[in-house]
Amino acid sequence: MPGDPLRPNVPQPSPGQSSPGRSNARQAGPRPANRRQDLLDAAARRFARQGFHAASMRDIARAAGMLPGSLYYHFASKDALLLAVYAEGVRRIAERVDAAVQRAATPWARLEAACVAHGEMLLDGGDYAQVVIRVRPEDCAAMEARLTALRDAHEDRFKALVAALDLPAGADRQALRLMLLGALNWSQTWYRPGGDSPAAIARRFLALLACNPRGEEAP
Amino acid sequence: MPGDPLRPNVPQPSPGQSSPGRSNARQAGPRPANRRQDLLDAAARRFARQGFHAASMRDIARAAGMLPGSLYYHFASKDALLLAVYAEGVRRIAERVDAAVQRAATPWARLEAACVAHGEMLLDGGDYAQVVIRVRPEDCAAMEARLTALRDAHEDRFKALVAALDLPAGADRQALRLMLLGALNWSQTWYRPGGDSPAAIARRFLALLACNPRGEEAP
DNA sequence: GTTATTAACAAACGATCGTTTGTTTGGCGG
DNA sequence: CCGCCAAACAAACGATCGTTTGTTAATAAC
Repeated sequence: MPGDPLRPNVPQPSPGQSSPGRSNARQAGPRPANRRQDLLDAAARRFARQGFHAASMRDIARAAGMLPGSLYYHFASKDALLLAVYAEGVRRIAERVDAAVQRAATPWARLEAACVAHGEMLLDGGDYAQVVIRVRPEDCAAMEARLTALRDAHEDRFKALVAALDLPAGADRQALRLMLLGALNWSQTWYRPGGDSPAAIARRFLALLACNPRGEEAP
Repeated sequence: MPGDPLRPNVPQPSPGQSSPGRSNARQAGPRPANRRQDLLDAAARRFARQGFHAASMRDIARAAGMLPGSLYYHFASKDALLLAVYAEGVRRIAERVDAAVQRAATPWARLEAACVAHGEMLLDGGDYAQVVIRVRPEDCAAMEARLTALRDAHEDRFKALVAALDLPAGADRQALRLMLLGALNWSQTWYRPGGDSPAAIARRFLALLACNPRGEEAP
């Protein structure tokens, strides 16, 4: 049983902070493992474009300029590689959503900012973010629980944002959240870069909701 | 280049109507090819539960009580098998949606009936319908155009239903359709049979839309 | 300079993939 | 009874899959 599945084989360079007692002025101990990042990037691209099963370890390794066997120095298995990509994808989406929410003033503006940031990441925010929506947790049985937990932890943000809204008593907050996130996530299947921007799509969805008080988006 | 990819190898028994000049009282010419239906059912189940790439021809054949090679008497390739399942799935969904729409009186009631039928098929309507949402057309490059055409032909129904609504001038009908269908299709990822019924989910989504005139669902 | 570690290469492992080929069976029409 | 044909079996094809093993070049530590 290995340790943390997020970095199974390599002890992680941890570039910023080394042991504080060290007098060596060098940046990091052995060497920054930037090739690991190349692998992650290649894997994210394949997973996002082809899905988990259709992407092969050989393709990923070749895209990173590496032989198939060399990949296993950095990641213990295909499952572990997916988990690493997926976690990074969730992290990037959540980072953008949190930053956007902080910049907004009212509860409705915060929800809109979150939807815009979420949608922008899914549609135009790079391969990592797209993997989170494209790959289903059950595609990788060994990691299903962890992938689901990562996704749920992100979506809990929207639960809180909807809970903070000032709505009439009987408002269906759960359906509101599920409808918004569902419509945004599914937009990955029909979105093409030519038409509306991801932000515009998200705002058009929000504008359709019944309980939205008008005239709030413009400051 | 073979003929119609929907039935590539077997000349299709066509059980109901035989050549009208026949005096033979037998039901169908040689024998009803019910094993082909068994294969389709097994394939639909695997495609719906595991996706296209994770489902193997061996699994499908074994689930139908057949050896892998025997499958190729009925279907020329895995791609052709998916196309057959997908087409049947679209047919079943569209059939239910059309029947539900015909039973409704007003434009809004028709849209609601269509959403309820669509959602019921996706969530509880059997494996064929679930394949249409679960499997992405680009998962099977050889059939991508045909699969997309099938799905689009079904979704055009909703375009017409939304166009028939009596809405204010600037209403965003496109976003309304995309949001409804997206939220419903994505519900396949979080729906579990214990909670709300698929019909209730569809109605809760529709109830959230701003332009919906109240008090119309009860006759 | 020696040693240890990082990070890769080279080559294959067994398993499984979609698919093909040749043969056999069972029922029906003549 | 014979020939035909749908429909299956049996067995393998080459390719590719995820993964393992052993070795090697380059770098850092002592």
